[in-house]
Amino acid sequence: MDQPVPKYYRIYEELLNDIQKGVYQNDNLFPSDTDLVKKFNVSRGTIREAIKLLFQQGFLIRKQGKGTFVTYRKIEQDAEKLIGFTELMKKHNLKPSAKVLKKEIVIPTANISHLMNLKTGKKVVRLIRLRYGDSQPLIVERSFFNYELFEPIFDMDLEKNSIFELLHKKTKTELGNALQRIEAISAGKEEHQWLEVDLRTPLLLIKRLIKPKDQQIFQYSEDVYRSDRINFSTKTVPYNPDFGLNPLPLDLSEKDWF
Amino acid sequence: MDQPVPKYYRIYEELLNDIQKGVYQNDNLFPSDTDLVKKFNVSRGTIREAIKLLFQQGFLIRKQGKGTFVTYRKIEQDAEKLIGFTELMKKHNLKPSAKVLKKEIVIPTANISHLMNLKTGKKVVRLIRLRYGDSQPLIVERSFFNYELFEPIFDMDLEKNSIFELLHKKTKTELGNALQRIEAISAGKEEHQWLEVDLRTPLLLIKRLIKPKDQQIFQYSEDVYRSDRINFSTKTVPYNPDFGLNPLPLDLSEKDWF
DNA sequence: CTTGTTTGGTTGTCTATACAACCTATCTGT
DNA sequence: ACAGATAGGTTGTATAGACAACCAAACAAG
Repeated sequence: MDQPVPKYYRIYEELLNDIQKGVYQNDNLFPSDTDLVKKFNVSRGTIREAIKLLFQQGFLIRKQGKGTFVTYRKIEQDAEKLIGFTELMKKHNLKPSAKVLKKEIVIPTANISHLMNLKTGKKVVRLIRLRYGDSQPLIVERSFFNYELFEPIFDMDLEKNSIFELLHKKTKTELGNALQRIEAISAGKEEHQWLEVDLRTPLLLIKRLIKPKDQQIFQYSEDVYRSDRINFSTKTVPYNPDFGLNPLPLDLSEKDWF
Repeated sequence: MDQPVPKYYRIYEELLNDIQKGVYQNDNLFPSDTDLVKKFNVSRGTIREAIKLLFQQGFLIRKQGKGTFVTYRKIEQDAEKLIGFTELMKKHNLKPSAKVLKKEIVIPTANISHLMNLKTGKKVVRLIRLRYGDSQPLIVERSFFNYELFEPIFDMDLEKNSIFELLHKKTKTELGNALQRIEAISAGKEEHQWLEVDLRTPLLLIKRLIKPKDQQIFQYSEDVYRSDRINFSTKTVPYNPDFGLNPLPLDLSEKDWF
């Protein structure tokens, strides 16, 4: 019944707790397998078992010959209470700002149409913004908006203002809910250029479907975060050997947003 | 660049291919670790590595002391061209039939409302059907239907007829598309009773969101299949060490259905 | 100062073995 | 015929070691 939890799982839990507490801050560098063997006084296979869970759940990135790096970092944010970027920055005494890299009206791919519950051929607004905290680039925001819902604010200044604040002022739209999914990725050329990080730097990719209250889907976005600056907190799941695919602590689920 | 593919991955691919070809038919029993060590002439750790991928992707269920069992079985079905139950049965020379276990109008949970893109408090039709091929129970179908769209056929005979056929006749509704996700589960009490399998027998759970052409979401369903009778074919993904979370070959994606 | 080599560190893969925990078939005693 | 013990099989966990492949810092040669 209440069987003992394996060593590797205990180690996984402790390492995850450390990650979430922000123990590994500078340079993201995580202890090597060799160091962890010494720390926990177990075999390397046991260490690798624990780290593999963290890797599969997106908390770590591993590079043969290079090392292990944490993807979740700083700017603490409880995923159950995620708030708008502007409010998040203010919370950390950072000045929020943005730069519009692209704003255009396009016919989206079939996949995007479907995700946003739109008929094929229906136009959307495609927006890419670079968001800063105290002039430091933090997030690349790649979004698609429902064209009809977005139209009232299309020509407004999207660098100085929160889109939802504009929308609320103009149309009385109220905040609804969103679905999100978090992944770890490596920086590509655009991220390298825009976020001022090295190529292949570990970053966080958060995909969201946002829906205002009592309305259809308004926005689908894929936002890339500098994981050395912004940290999302999560929870472990209880050890269960019957469960093959360990889900991300944050999977598609309903969250209240803005 | 073109690095050699590891042994464990080759073995994983071969075993997956065998699973999809239906090599393991009778009793679902998969070869033991010991047998596979002999067959492939590698260490048990290498075998375990390969099997863990299959386990994590839902193709296998493992039970300590008991063995390894395949979750994907027979009644071959290409996931890219999934068709209606009735047509699937006819394709295998089986007589389709159904039994309505429950049909009621309810206020769904917030989660179901959201999945179906409905306003909170909006009624849905909740339907549970047991579907048979040649009087053999094959599928437990637990569905929620958009009440307004379903209303024209609410009082019709849902045991003798395909819901979409009825809907098409009554309202000229045409087939649209669906999203689906496949998981492996163990039989609980209801599955034990309705599908006539032992408790904890491995079964397939398929969650679907179904949308007719040019309309809003019509149905969300969670169907449990006897995996010893119905097989869904899939594809492997190329070996990629950078990718921690190996996705199910079938993730949320767009498929044409009925 | 630049380039190539060497060294030492990293992770990934593979092998082998041992023991724990679980399960089932067979055997033995009543 | 039945219950308990035993034996043999299974998967899960842990250990130890070896080698491949990769990476970066240090060093040597030009």
